[in-house]
Amino acid sequence: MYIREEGLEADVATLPFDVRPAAQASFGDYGMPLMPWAGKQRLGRPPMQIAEGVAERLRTTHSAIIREVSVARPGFLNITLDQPSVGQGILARVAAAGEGYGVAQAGAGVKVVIEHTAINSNKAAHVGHLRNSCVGDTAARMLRTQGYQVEVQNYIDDTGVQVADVVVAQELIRRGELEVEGGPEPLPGESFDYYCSRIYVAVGKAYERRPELAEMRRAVLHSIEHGGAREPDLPDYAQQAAGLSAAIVQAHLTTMSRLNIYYTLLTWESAIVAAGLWRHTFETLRDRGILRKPESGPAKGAWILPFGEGDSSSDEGDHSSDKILVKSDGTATYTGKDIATQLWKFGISDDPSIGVHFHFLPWGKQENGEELWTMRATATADEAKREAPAADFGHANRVVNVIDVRQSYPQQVVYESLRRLGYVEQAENSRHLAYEVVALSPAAAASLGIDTSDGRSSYAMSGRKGIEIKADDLINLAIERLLAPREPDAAPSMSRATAATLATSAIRYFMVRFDLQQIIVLDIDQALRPSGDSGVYLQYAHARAQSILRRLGEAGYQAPTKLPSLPAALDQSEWDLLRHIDAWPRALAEATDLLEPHRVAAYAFDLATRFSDFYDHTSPVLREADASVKAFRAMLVRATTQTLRNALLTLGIEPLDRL
RNA sequence: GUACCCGUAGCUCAGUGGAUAGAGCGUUGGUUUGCGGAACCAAAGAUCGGAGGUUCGAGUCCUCUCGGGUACACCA
Repeated sequence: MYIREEGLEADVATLPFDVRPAAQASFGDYGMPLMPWAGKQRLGRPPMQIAEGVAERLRTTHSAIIREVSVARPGFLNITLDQPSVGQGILARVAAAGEGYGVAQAGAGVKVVIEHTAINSNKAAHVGHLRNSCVGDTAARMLRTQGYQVEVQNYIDDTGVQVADVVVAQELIRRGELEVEGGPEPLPGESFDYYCSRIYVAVGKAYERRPELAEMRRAVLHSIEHGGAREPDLPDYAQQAAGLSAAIVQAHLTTMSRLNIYYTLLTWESAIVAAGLWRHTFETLRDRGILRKPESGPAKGAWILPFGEGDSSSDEGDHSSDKILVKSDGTATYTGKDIATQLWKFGISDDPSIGVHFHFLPWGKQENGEELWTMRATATADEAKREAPAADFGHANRVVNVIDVRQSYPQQVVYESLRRLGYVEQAENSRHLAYEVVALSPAAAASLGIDTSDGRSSYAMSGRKGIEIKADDLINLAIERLLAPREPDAAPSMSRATAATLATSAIRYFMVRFDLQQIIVLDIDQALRPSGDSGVYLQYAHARAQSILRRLGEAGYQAPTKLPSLPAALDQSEWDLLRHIDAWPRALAEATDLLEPHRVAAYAFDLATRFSDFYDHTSPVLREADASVKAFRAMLVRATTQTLRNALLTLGIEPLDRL
C-alpha cells in the first residue's frame, strides 16, 4: 500500500517481510526491520523515511488489533498490539483446537520411515543409546503433529561379531573356562541384557589373554552368518544366537517403554540377508557397473564402491577412499547391508520378480496399546495366518535415520549409492539425523572406577570395556533420588509411580534439550537435577496449573468457554504468557521442519517459566472478585495447561495433573 | 594429510544477519498469611577462542589461525 501510494517501482514479493517478536518490551510487541528495503536495488530511499511512511499508512487503517505503531532508528517499524482483542483471539484459538492446538497438516499424505534405537543385540542399553532413542522418538512425535504418517523402525544387527562374542562367552562358561567379574551365572534379580553385558566384557578380556580363542570366535561367527553349516558334535550356534538376540531385544524394549518409547516394526539384519535382499542389491549394483573388484592392492578380492578422489597416504599409512561393500570372504559389510535396507524402506525392492519377500508378524502388544511388528524371511503356515500385508511397511516418501555423527561417512555412501542407482529423489529424501555422542564427566567416570587423574574433561564410553552407564541404572537412580525426602526427617512425598513418571520426564528432557551437535558430557547430578531447566520443573508447572483448574471446579466455578471481552489492562506477565502460547504452532512447525527436538524442549521450558511468572505476579484466580478478570484468568490457565500438555506429549512426557 | 563438528558468564548450555547477547546451576541478598516454595524477585558475573573481511548492521556469513573432538576399517 505504501509503495503504491508513493508511486514507487518495486516488486513487493521480493521485499522481506521479516516480522519478529520485539527484542525489548519497550519497543512494542513486534518489530520489522525495513533497512533491507532501502537499497538502490529496492526502494532507493532512506530506511527511516520508508519506516515513517509505512507507519503512517498502518495508523490510518485503524486496525482493531493494532494499538500503536512507532519507528526507531535505523529503520525499525514497531507495532504494539491491542492486548484485549489479540488476547481474546489467542484464547479462542486454543480453546477451539484443544489437543489439536499446534497440529498441522503440512505432512499430510507423506509417509516417513524413521529408524532409531538400533542397539546391537549383545548387551544392555547405555546412556548413549538413550540419546538416540529419545531424539528419535521425539522426532517421530513431532512429525506426527505435522500430519506425517510415521513408521518407527528399530533395526537390529543380530549377525555381527558382537553377538558371536556372547555366544563364545556362553560356550566358555559351559566349559568352565571363563572368568567373569561377579560370577559366571546371572546374579539374583539381574536382567538378561545386564548379564550379557557382563560376560561380553569378560570374553573381551579372555581374547587378549588367549589368542587361540580367535579360532572359536571365527567358527561361531561363520555358523551365525551361514546357518546350519556346523560340525555334528557342536551346539547349534546360529539358533543360540537367534534366541540370545530375541531375549536381549525384548529387554531393550522393556527399558525403552519405561521412557514412553515405542516402535512400529523391528527389522533384523539376519532377515535382510536371509530373504535375499542383500544379494539382490549386490547383484544390481554389480550389474550396473557401479562396483569394482580390484585384482591387487589393499582391497584385493573384495567388491568396492569407488568413492571420492582416489587413494591418499599420510603418516599413518595408506587410505583408500573407496568403500568396501563385500569382504574378500564374500560376506557383506555393514554399509552394504545398509544400502539394501535403505532401498527396501523406499519400497524399491518391491517387484515380485526380484523374489525378495518378507513376512510381517506380530511381536506383541506394547504398553501404549499398539502392536509391535517384526519382520522375518520365513514363516510357518500357522504364522502366515497372522501376517500383515507387506505393503503396510516401508514404502516411505522420506526416510530419517537417527545415528550418531561418527557414522556420517557410511551414511553418505549409502545415499550416494542410491543416487548412482538412479534413485535420485530417494537419495534426496534420505536424511541422516546425526547427533553427537554422550560422554562421561570425570565424576561419572570415577564412579565407574576409571582413573581420572589425567584431568581430562570427559571420558568416552565403551561397551566393550564396560565403561558405560546403563540406561536402566540411570532411570532407577533418578527414581530413588526423587523418592528421597527433601528434608532429613520428612516422609517420602510421592508415590513410586509418580516418581517413575518424573524420572522419565527428567531423563527425556535432559536427552533432548541440547543441540544435536553438542556432545553431552553426562554428569549424574546435573542430569537428574529436579529444579530449574528440567523436566521436573515442567511437571510442577503443569500440576500447579491443573490444581488451579481443579480447585475452581471444586468451588463450583464454571469457566466460560468464550469471553465477551478481556480486561482493558493486562498484567505484563499475562501478556507475555499469552504471546508465548500463541507462538506454539509456529515453534512446533519450525522445529519439525528442521528436525530439532531441542527447540520443543526450549519452548516448553519458556512456557513454564512464563506461567510461573504469571502465577507469582497476579492475585489468585480462586479468590478473584471481578467476574470478567476471573473468567479471563481461568481461561488463560486453561490455555496454558493445554499448550504445555501438548508440548510435553510431543516430548514424550506424560503430563501429571498432581504430584 | 583431507573433511566435518565444538569453542558464548565460575560450571552446563540457548541464541532466524537486526535494536541493550539470554537461561539453568553455583555465589550474595530478599519473598510467611494468596490458588503447591522442586517456586519467585534482585545483585554480581561475557572484550561471544584470536585476527582480518563482507554488510547500513556479525555471536551468527567468508578467509586465515589457535585449542578440543570425530571420521576417512574387509571393525561395528
